[in-house]
Amino acid sequence: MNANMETLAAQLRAHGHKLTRPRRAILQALAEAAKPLSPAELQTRARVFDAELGLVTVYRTLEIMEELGLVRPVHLADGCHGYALATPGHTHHVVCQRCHAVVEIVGCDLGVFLEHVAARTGYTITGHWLEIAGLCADCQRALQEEAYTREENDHAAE
Amino acid sequence: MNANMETLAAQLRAHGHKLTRPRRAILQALAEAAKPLSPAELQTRARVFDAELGLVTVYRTLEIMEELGLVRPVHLADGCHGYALATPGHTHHVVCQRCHAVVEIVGCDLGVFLEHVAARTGYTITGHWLEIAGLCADCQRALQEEAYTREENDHAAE
DNA sequence: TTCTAAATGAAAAACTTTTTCAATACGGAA
DNA sequence: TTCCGTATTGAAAAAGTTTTTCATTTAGAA
Repeated sequence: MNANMETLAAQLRAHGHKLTRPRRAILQALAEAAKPLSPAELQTRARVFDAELGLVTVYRTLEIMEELGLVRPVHLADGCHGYALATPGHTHHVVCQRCHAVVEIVGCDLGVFLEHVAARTGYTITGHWLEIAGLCADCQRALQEEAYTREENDHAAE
Repeated sequence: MNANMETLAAQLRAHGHKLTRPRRAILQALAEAAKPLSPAELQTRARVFDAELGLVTVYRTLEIMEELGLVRPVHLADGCHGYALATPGHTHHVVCQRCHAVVEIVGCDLGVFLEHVAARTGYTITGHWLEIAGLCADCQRALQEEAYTREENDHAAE
C-alpha cells in the first residue's frame, strides 16, 4: 500500500466510510492508473486485488469519492465516463478532436489563477481538470487536404 | 440565423457536409444554449426548429461537429455527456463536487499557456475546457460538521 | 428537372448506469 | 477474542444511453 493510497483510505475513514476489501482494491487500482479509467476498466484492474469485485461497487465507490473530491470525472473518447484521481502534481493532456490522439503536457501553472477563483467564489478548490482540444499534425493535414480537394473540384466544375 | 450559426454552417459546408433542415435546427439550438446540453436535451430544444428531428441525428451531427472541433464534450453531473460550442470567449465554471452547484468565472487568461502548448506539441489548439472542482461554502460546512460529529462520538466513547 | 450520394427517422441491438434486495463483512463494544 | 448492528456487497432486473441497421428522403450539383 503506497502513500497515495493511505491518504485516500484515511479520507474515506474520516468521513465515516468503512474500508472494505472491495474499496481497497478500487483505491489501489486508481492509485496505479496513469490515465482516467471508465468504471468497467477500473473493475477489471481492481479485480487483480479482489477477484470478486462487482461493477456496482465500483460505481458506488466512485460516487462517494467524487463527493469527497478524491476523484474527478473526465470525458473519454469512447462514449463513457472516466475517472482520475484528483491528486495534485498531475499533468494535463491535449486531445486531438479528430483521431483522439493524446499528448501529455508537463508543467502547468494555474496556481495563481485558482487562488483568485477561490477568493472570489468562496469555494475550496480541490482540483482542476484542464482539457485542451486541438488537431494533431496528421489531422490538420488530412482536413486541409480534404478542403483543398473540394476546392479543386469546385474550380474544375466552373 | 445569427452570426455564430452562420460560421458553424460554413464550417460544415467547407468539409463537404450537407446543410440539412435537421442540422440547421441542431446548430440553432446549440448557438442559443447557455450551458452544455446532453444529446436528449439538445433534441428537445432543436425540435422547436424541426419538429421531426430524431435523436440519432443529434448523435451523428454532434459526432461530426466534434471531429471538426466545433463542439466540445463536457462531463455532466447527471450521468450523461454534455456538449457545448467550442467558441472563443467562453467562461469557465467551478463545480461543487458534493452538491454540483455551479459558479461561473469571468476572465480566464490561459492564452500564453496555450501558445506554449501549441508550440511544444505541434497541435493546433482549437479550444480548451477548464473544469475546476471544489466544495461550495455549504458543503464545506456540511462535511466539517460530519467529521466533527464523528470525532465527538469517538471522544464520548473513550 | 433529374440524379446520386449523403443524410434521415424508426426500430432494434448493444452498452452503461441505477435500483432493489437478500446475504455478507467491517469495526465498535463486551 | 467474539458478538452485534449497520454499512456494504454482488447479482439480477430495470432504466437510461448510445450505436447499428436499413428502407426512405432530401440537398445540391448537373
